[in-house]
Amino acid sequence: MDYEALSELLFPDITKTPSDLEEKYPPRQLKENARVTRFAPSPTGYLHIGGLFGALTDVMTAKATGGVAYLRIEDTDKKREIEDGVSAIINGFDAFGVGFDEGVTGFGTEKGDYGPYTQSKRVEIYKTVAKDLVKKGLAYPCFCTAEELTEMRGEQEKEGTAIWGYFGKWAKCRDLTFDEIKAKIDAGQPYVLRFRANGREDGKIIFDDIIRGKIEMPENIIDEVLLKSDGVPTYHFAHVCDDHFMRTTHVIRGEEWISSVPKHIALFKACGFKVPKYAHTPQVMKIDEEDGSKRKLSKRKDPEAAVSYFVEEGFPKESVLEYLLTLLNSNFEDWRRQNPKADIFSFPFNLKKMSSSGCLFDLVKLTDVSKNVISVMTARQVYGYVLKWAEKYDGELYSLFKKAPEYAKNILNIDRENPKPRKDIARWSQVKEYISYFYDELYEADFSGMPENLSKEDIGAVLEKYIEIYDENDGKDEWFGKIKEMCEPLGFTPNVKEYKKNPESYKGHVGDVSTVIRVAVTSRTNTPDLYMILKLLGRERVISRIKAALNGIK
RNA sequence: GGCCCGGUGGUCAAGCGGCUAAGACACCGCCCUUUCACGGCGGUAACACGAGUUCGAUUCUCGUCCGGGUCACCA
Repeated sequence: MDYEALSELLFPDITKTPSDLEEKYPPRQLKENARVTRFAPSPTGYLHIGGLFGALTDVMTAKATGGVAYLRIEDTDKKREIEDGVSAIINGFDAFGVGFDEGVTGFGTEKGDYGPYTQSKRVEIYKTVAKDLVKKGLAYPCFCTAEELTEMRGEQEKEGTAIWGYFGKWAKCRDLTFDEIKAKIDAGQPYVLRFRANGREDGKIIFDDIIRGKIEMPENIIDEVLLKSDGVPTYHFAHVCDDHFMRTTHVIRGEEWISSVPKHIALFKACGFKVPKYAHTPQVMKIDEEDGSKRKLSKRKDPEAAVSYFVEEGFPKESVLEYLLTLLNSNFEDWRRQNPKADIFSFPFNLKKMSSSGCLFDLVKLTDVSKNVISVMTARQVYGYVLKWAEKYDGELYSLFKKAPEYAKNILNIDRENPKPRKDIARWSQVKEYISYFYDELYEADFSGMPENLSKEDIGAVLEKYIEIYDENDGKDEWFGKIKEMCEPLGFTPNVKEYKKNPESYKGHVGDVSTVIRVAVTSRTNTPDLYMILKLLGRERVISRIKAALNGIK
């Protein structure tokens, strides 16, 4: 067989050679251990949490080694592609502040010297490599139809062969003569280009996965499709060409790819390319509500898998990133305690410390992480975030916050910006409920939380007395001192311990008095510092709410 | 079914032949306290199972079981 002639017959328009590409995409000039990673999604839907997880692994790896992380779009399957796929991915990353050093930056835009970074724009590159492979006798056209392939699989199943696929005696087109090929092509028969696998059927291949260690697999004997009949490459072939010419050093991808590594290594070798290092990451799982089993998060079944869920719920991006990092490297939390203010991207991330088993996405833990993240923000920062979130997701809250910024900031500042800040808020969507009693527009009077051990008369007496002594200019100690003073005349004790000793001697203790005032003013039994709340509400509203409560309990 | 990956408390996980088997979240209790939170202290709770190697296995080997993945002109 004259492979040279075959390559010309198949690719008459390709004039470049792989060495031209080597020249165009030279090895990167990076320091010794710098790693080049990539995140390579296909635009088939929204970005989900597993994608963020993977991308974060890529950029953390690059950052930690002074390398490069780039974003490549794998749009070789037109059938599955959705219209705004690329934007969905880019916007998703933007929302979380995950940035790449190079690659696709938006719909039709990109940066970097190793592009194009969109596979559909790299067809000439694939064909150049493919032509070379044909020339070397390592690839051949296959004219089998979908029906023939289905039939082949059927027969293999019947025969019970250990391996399924296009190989050995099943590979009908493997040894077609030049004339046969030419005749079919002249007749306009569609074909794919297949790899001429050279693995031994009982051969083994061992490769070193950074996360999992040595993995032994059977050698690849399948004549995998390289170029589909429309001339577009399959994932496998695109992976090899792109990661070589984009000079990726570390291919980090989901564990579902482990089983095709032998195929990829065989292809790298056939092309004469250096095989990159592989790191197969565990998958993010969840418990299935229906049968209680652990399974991979699915785009279709799990709305919380979409990254947009976290945006809509108002989880700060830092929270999600921090949580993901605790999953990625379990020493992250220790590091965070050591470096409470450090930028997340300065964490010395280590691929080798990644766990190899799939982990469950834990919303409860995320909530805790998020409360901590938010607790150390200033009131100004919180205000800014809430405003931005509310602008899109809660018009009412937005206008309230927008109208009186100082008031809002003061509310958010209660028990904040001190060494032991409150940790009430985990997501912005909770804020409205949290602060509702500060706004008449949101406030709904409800005095059902009044202490059950007190009669209406007792409650009334406390409130009436409080109106009398209330002075909005009191300092905190003064204010609380007055509350204590009003206890005894009304039959309460200012001393809680004393009350616990002799509960029969009193109607209640200061706590009950405070609770009455608290419920009257906020309609809640639990709130942050009451003094600050009264202060912020202002005399007029305090008095009118207490009067309303007085009426309400009758 | 073949091949591959994984299996330490409810969750995330340290551990790399000898430990009372860390820590975080969750849960429970106590303390602090005008409520709630915060904080502090303490507690419940784990090496899937069976062989083997070894003086000694969570750790190494094999088998079983259980999860997961993969076997496309999808990625």
